[in-house]
Amino acid sequence: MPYPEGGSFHEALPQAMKKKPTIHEVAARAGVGLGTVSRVLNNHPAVRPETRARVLRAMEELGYTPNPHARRIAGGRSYTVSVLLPFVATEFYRRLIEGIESVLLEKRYDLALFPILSQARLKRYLESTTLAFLTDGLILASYDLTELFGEGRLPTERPVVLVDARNPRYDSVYLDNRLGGRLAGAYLARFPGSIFAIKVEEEPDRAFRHTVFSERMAGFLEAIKEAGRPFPEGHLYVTRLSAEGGRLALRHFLEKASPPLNIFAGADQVALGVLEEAQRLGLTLGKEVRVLGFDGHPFAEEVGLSTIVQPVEAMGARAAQLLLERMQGYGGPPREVRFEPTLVERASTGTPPEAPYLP
Amino acid sequence: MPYPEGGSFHEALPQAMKKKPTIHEVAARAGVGLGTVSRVLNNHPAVRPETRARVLRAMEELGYTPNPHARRIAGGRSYTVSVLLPFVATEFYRRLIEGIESVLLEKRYDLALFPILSQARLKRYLESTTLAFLTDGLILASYDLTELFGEGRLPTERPVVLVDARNPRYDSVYLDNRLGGRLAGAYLARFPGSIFAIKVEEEPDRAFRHTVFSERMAGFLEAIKEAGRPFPEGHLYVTRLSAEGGRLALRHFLEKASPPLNIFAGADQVALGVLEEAQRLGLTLGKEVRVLGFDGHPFAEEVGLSTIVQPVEAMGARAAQLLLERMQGYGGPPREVRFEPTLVERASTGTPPEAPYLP
DNA sequence: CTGAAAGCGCTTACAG
DNA sequence: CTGAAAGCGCTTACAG
Repeated sequence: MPYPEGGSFHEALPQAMKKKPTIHEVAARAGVGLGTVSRVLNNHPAVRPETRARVLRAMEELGYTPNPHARRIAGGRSYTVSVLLPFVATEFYRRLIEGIESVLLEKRYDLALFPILSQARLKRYLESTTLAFLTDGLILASYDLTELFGEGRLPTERPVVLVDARNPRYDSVYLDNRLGGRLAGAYLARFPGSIFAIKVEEEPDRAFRHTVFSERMAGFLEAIKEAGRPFPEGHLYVTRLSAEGGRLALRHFLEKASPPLNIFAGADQVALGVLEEAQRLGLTLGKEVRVLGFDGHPFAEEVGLSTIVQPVEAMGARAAQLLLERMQGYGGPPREVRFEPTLVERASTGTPPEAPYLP
Repeated sequence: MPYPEGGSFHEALPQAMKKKPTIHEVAARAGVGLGTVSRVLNNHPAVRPETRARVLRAMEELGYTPNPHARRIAGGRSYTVSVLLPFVATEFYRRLIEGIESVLLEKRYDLALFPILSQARLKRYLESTTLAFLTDGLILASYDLTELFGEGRLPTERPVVLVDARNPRYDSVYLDNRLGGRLAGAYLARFPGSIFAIKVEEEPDRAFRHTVFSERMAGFLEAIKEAGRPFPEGHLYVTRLSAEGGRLALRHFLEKASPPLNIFAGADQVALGVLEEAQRLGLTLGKEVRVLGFDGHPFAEEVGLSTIVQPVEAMGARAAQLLLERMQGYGGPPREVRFEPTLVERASTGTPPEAPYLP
């Protein structure tokens, strides 16, 4: 008796043995045809509100939940989107995913994350057998991987959106990191004292490189130069993305110059290290040592870190929107959505002098 | 003309417009029935080698690749396995995934990773609509999440295997961390000098806690005690999983005692910090400062770090095997597979004295 | 607005 | 060993 029928027996079966209800059961219970159930499932307008309600109730009572595989097979849509992202568990990606998820869930789309552990894995992901490929659309975070493939196109016919990366062939959503760097430079240049900067290292692998840190630094140096402030080569410190890098940098800087020091850290996590080390050394923040971070990490507010905020959630949400539009058939040319960072001033820098500092 | 027919025109279409070949095309090209193609796809023995070869060739020529959604729908199997793992990108997980993948790929199974960003996400994962749930089996890494759900069972009927965690209801593969700690303790107790230990903090959230670090430390303290060596409370330092923790710990320890120091670090990453800081301070490794790590991180060999090695890849592979067996219908009681760590001696500890050290 | 039918790409007994 | 048919859970024109 592979398919137990009959209410009471069925009810008596342990949860684990119950067959998942299908559209058939729902139709029967609601007293409608299969097509109608499918229509309410797909928000088709041509369903009487009353009928819709009846079907919805039946689904509720049965605990019905649609089978994405069947939907994919029948209708070409699985209602799930893949997000390919680097295998690094930072707050940035957590926030990005939240942003993406917020709009996807609203449209009843599901998302599957695919951390890119290695190039080999990535290539497999993009083989058509793989689930990542068989979802309805792809969001690529941070890596512009197109150059890994022939013709500079990803081997998929489904819509693709890049976030935190750019490529002329695809829709992309990115932060103007250079502008962020400029904001940082212009701001710190208003204070008296020496100016320093900490740059975060980037991955050596070409295809996997994202250039955000270089862009931030480029903008920063531009602004410093425009402000007419000196920036000797030794005032740049390069480190991995870690608080420790910030600590070491501060000690290094203190050998080069005496307070006040104005430090731009290319990432909040690094800025945090500067902050901590300054406190340990008994240096007054916002006075002897001024630190400005980049990212708008949640902890920045807690510790009073001035920082260049990037609207990560908004970027994620926008990327999801672009993708949704493509999945709904939009066929226009690739769109580039540029986000602008903003400076948030807190105790770690204090307030700049009324009169701009002129060297 | 939604479905272009006719060889030459078809060939001329750009890659992107080609319809993916299906089992029908393969059957036609190989001159066999659909069933036969399906049989070779599923390694069914009842296919003449000659026929099989013909079908295989047709698939090759057509670039055919099976549609997992259809397979799932028709046969109840999608040939993909979900791995649920913490959202932390450490070498441990990288290696674990490699181990799992190695045996899965061999059986032509695919795997999809689901990083657990939050409890909310996890619950969604386990709702039946979600892809994670609809794969053929689940591997849960590090978290024993069963207590999140009623009756202590995950809300899935598919087989589940835990790795790096244990639960009596499911197959599990784990390392004997306590034994590892004991090995470390017994080993360091053979050296003269003070004994110190660095423990890695664990997540506060109950359901998401894994207790490996506590177990390591418990075993270590046991062995130290059995060896009759003193271990004052102040000799334990607790820190996050980072090299910096190791640096700070060493400085802290040096205030407590003079060299030689024998230090057990609960994780290689932390041990690395100790190592670096010792070098920075000009202390001779393996003599003034002896460091023993835990994990068998790839860099341990490079830097000459003695460590307790855990066979992560093997653990992953074993977990995949257990899961495969379940998916193939094995219905026996839950199995616990225990792995034993081993000590690898390198320069960071030097060689212990011939005669055991007796306090 | 709604039902019945055909079809998505595969698997699985069922006959030969 | 192999083909033809039924079926998996859904969607989508097609008629009404």
